[in-house]
Amino acid sequence: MTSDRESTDNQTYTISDLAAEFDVSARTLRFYEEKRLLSPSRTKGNQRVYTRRDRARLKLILRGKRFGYSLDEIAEMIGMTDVDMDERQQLEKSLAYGEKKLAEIRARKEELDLLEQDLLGVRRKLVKRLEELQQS
Amino acid sequence: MTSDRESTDNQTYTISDLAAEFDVSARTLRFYEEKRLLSPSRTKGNQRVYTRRDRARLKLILRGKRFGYSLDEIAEMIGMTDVDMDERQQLEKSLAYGEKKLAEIRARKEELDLLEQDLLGVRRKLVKRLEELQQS
DNA sequence: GTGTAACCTAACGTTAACGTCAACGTAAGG
DNA sequence: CCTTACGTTGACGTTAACGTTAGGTTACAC
Repeated sequence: MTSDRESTDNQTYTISDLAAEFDVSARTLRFYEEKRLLSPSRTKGNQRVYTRRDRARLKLILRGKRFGYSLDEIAEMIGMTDVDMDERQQLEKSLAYGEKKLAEIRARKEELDLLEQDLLGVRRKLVKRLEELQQS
Repeated sequence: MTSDRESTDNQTYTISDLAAEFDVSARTLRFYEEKRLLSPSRTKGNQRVYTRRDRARLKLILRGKRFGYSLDEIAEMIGMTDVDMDERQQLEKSLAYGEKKLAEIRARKEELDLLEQDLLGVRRKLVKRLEELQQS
């Protein structure tokens, strides 16, 4: 398996474990930490230790990215934004942001269909042009 | 309406028409032209004239962007890539790229559902935390 | 204990996708 | 004809999201 410890389902990962699994660089993971998107704990020797929870969050971050969200947006969605407001405000802000994003996601589902239609249209034209070339 | 001419469905647009409609800057449209994603014709006085076709393409570009595709990727999808290969090769490359992207889009549809689930999970936790705060 | 592979921070470099001038040409109303 | 809004091409500036050294530390196999 990976570099685990006691197998009682408290699996942990090193930075390169996760980097390899999700095909990103270690630098990327450190960068996400700088931006407060992840906050792994550390070993006595100051090396990062990622839990299953960190891993799940990374998954979410990368998923968000694949849909064009900026890291700042993702930070707000998952409730990891500015520290200079009290927790209640913080939670409410994140909640509101999340609702907004959920609505966006539903809209995007429809847009994906449209994009698919667009591409199918492009394909038809390309195929047609190819057939014309065939005949000459 | 917009700055049209003969209403026989050969509608055209100025650069700021399109910029306003799609809420992008004129600079953005010029940039897309540099990158060969758009190629509007010109007036006698060298000003850009966008047709309905250009408008449709812009729509596609922006749609692609909203899903995290880079401009280079979009260029390949819609068949506007390098000029230094013959048309047949060009078409086939674009076609192949398009197929790939169509497959991706289908995968993304599934991913969107997962992202939605993720966010619903985040929401549950935020709500729970808020309720805990309420009680103290 | 000693190598060496993996880790750390700090800091500067890079690329995509525009923003922002500057300096000038053009379209249309009065 | 003149103004004023809109358009044009450079060319340099900016920001996000990392890449890439450099210079050192930690973990683990031997």
